[in-house]
Amino acid sequence: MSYHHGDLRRAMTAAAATAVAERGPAALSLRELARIAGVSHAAPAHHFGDKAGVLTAVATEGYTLLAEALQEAGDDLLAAGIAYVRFAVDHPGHFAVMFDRSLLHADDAGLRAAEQASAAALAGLAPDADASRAAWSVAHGFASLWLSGAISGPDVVAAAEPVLRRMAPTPG
Amino acid sequence: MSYHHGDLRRAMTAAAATAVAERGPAALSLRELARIAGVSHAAPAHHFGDKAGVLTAVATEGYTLLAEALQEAGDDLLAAGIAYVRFAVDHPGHFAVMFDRSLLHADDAGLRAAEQASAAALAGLAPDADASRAAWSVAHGFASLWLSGAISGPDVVAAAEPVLRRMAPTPG
DNA sequence: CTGCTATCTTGTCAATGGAAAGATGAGTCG
DNA sequence: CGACTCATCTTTCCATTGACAAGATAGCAG
Repeated sequence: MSYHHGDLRRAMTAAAATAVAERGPAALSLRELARIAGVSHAAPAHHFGDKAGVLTAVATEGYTLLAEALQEAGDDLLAAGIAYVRFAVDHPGHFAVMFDRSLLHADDAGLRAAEQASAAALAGLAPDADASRAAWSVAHGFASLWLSGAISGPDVVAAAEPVLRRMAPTPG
Repeated sequence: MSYHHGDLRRAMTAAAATAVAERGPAALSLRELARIAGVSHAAPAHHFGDKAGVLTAVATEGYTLLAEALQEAGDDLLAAGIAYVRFAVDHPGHFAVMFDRSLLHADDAGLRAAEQASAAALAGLAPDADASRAAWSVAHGFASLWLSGAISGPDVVAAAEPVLRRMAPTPG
């Protein structure tokens, strides 16, 4: 291990996402992340500024991943909803941080851009604003409740589909 | 101010809910709460054990308040949904903590009881399990997105109603 | 070879959560 | 009244943390 890590930024965001997924954002320790990455406790500050900076990077990555997932799902509202839920379950660390403004630098330029990218991916799927908000709300609510354990079952998608379908009644 | 505060437990949960609402659960400091209450920094430990204990008490109070709000809303699914959203907006500190298991003592007896009380208030409103989950998901999702700033507007209820109605199409 | 700059380290500080041990006072029972 | 008991609160202490300041290192351009 040389003096320079080489890819510290990426390693830190990955480790942070994992740690948040496992023990929540509150238990995240910058020093622990540094230990995992094998660098000194002050190294993260150079790349991220402070703790909120690390989580902002994670959230930004999350919004980008979400936008990609939504685009891959295509124009179908139900498919988009399932993609949304699947993203949340597959990336719980990112998801936990993305919608908690108190943890982030909410005015970060990169974050805002990534937010708008996924917002754009969401818009246009529904006929009007209310329908769009409704679809977003069901998917987001189901994902949140599933992650918190309030709703549980053997398979996420199987549980989510009938719920999402009720909001976006597509044939088939 | 005597040696005994007299109502420390209630004062602490109230102060904690306010602090969480203002700056998020991560920024909550037990010592700050103690200062606000005018007691030593170790006093809270006696009543709540640790930080998670304080937040567990807040969450328990939240579930109780939610159950009451839902019961007052009656049998109408739309009214219940609006009551749910209104609760979240009126008690953001409680709401922020209730569904984040990583902050709580999830196996606390009082918490579980309060959870089930509000779950019971939710059940029975919808014809089947999927409808119930769907209603819960929209209300929860909308409330979360509104609190995070992802959805905004001049009036919460006015914004929530058309969204909730799409899920629970009641006449009138 | 000589700077230049991003990257990382070491040293330090106040604040925090939590544990241990002791002080206080309210109520109970003789 | 007086002693006992117990919940409540304080004082003291420690390891950990986030953040800052100043210095060390290395890759890279000239």
